[in-house]
Amino acid sequence: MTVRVRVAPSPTGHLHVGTARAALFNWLYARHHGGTFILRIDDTDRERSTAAYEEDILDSLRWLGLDWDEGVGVGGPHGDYRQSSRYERYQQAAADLVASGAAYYDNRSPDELEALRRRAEEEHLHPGHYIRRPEKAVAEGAVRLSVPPDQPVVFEDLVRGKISFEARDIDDFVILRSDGTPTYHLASTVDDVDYDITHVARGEDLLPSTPKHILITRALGAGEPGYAHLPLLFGTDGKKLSKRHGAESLSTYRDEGYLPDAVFNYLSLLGWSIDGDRTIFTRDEAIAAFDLIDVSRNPAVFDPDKLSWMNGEYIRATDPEEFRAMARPHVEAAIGRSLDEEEWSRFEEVSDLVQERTRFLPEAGEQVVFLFEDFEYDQAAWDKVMAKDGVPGILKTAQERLAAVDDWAAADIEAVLRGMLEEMGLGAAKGLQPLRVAVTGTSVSPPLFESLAALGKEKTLARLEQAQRELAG
RNA sequence: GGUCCCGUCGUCCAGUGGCCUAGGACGCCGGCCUUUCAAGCCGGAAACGCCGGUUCGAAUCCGGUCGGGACUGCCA
Repeated sequence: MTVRVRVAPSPTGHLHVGTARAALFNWLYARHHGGTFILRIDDTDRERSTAAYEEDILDSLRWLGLDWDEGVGVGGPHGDYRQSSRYERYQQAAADLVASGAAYYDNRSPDELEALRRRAEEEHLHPGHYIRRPEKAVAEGAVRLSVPPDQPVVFEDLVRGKISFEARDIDDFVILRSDGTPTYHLASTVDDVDYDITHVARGEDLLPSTPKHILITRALGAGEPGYAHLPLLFGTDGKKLSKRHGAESLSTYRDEGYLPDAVFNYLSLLGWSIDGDRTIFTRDEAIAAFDLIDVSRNPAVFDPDKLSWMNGEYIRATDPEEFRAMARPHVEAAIGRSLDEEEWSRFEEVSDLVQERTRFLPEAGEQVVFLFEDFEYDQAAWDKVMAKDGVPGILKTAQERLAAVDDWAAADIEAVLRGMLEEMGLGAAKGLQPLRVAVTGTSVSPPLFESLAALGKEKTLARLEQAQRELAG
């Protein structure tokens, strides 16, 4: 039997990192087994579903490199893979279940239902305990599945092992609403059956729903898939991952210049590991090693710091030419306009040094603004460095010496400046920081000599001049 | 309240009865390098929730306890 797995996001928001991680694990499982990875869109919530969100989800999945073999956008033998186009199928399935006696119509009011729940609760029973088929049959209303009494629903979860629910703790849940629309349980299960899904790997939040899905599957006369309930993702405060953690949607990471390979690598480590000591590895290595059985059972905290570190690792490992191409839009964004050819060559001079210092792409832009734009001095840097004795002399001497440099290259600049330091009896830290602040506006920048070389002689001298005026004034 | 799940450094993982005076990674601290910041290198602090039991021997097996989480809807 060939593996068929799926991810089924609802287009009611951006692709959540939790969903992305689930998609990633399904994808790895499919690729490892040479199986089929399917993308289904669970858009039964017509109110909140939008085409824009659906597009964002597809984009995010593609960006992460999770290509799907069947589903929305690529087609396949099962229609358009949107639940919104399968209402008739769900209604038919519900009708079949009623006909076979596995389900029944129920027109009890919310108040009646509520009373039953209260009674169960008072008796310390599961709230759904008394939600059962009424004595008197009706032919309208919602459709509920009739849970077979007295036999526990037992299944073997790939990550958690044997899991068992007593029938008395499962209520006769609604599968088709009185307006004829299917509930999640019905739609999702019918699709999994119809699409021949072999393994359902999804968030642990759906573990309590699984016996319901198994019951529907059996009532439909189908065989159950394997289940794997993945540990949930939390924020650094231990709360459920949300916007507040700055990590909610995958598109955020794309927009902020993270590399898909890094995000892929990081996500794969949330609830899984390739072995005891490798942290950085390729997709192919992950595919070769992945198995749902190895997924961890405990919830994972999403750590933005570790992702940043990993992104830096990937950026440093990027081919320099490729890095320049990736950095360009961010450099241009930092200065708010596009670069001409001459300016671009300035960036190219220091790009290797910038690459080493970049954890995520926008930082690449921030580091080189001084090459292209006039700037305001960073006040803290100015106060700390420029207020010291001797600074005017350093600036003046440096300006004079540099003015005499003919071959404006980093090595020559360094030679001249080092000569100056020696003559003035200054240490490198003390003598060079004022120049850095004068020329870049901040106390943190790429290495000084290379920065001056890339900036150009004329601009360097002008900035030294300006800093002196600033000090004098 | 009920059902189910989970419990190794702050965090993510390794560990499936002896190889564990518990390993790797992020983060943190210190040092080296050094023109700043990074990177790199070296070193350090840091965990088996607790109590019993099984066993010659337990992070690993069992029981209990405590703690956390998910679900509990004609949402998904």
